[in-house]
Amino acid sequence: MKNLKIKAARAAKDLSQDDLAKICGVSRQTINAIEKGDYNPTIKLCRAICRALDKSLDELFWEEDENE
Amino acid sequence: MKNLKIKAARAAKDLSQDDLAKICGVSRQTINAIEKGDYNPTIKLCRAICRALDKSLDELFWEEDENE
DNA sequence: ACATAATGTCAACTATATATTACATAAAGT
DNA sequence: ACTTTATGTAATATATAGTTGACATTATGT
Repeated sequence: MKNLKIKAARAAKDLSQDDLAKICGVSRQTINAIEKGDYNPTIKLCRAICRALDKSLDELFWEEDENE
Repeated sequence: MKNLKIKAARAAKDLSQDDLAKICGVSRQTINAIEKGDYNPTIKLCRAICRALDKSLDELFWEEDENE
């Protein structure tokens, strides 16, 4: 499922996918894939994204239903 | 760095590493390695651990300082 | 002392997160 | 219309998360 929470938080900081990628030290494609929702980042990268966007893990990465 | 928070939450539920591993659908060695602290699980596994232990991502997996 | 359960750890394997390069399209500015 | 920036999406390659099997050690129980 798409992660719109990241997209929104990124928009709130006026950062492009590429900006966020550079701050987190990963490639733009990785950020794109995470927002697109078809994968499963490591906790370390999740923390980096949270720090960059001033959000908590629960705010950006919790999901009530693990499937679909 | 060691993750004592998981160890404590697991103890509070009286679960062995093996019990937790089975609930989360991973191997005992994976749980052991995460508690030992020398690696970087995926967010999906983190959520599974949180559900099993009734804790939030922030409670079990946030870290103030990413290094050491 | 013995048995059993829980943990630590290693080696070899498989699955998948992430990188790199590249190209196509969409949005926004001029 | 043109240019630039942002995004979507492949293909191939590499690093590392997670598995499996095995053995040693440390509790805990009797």
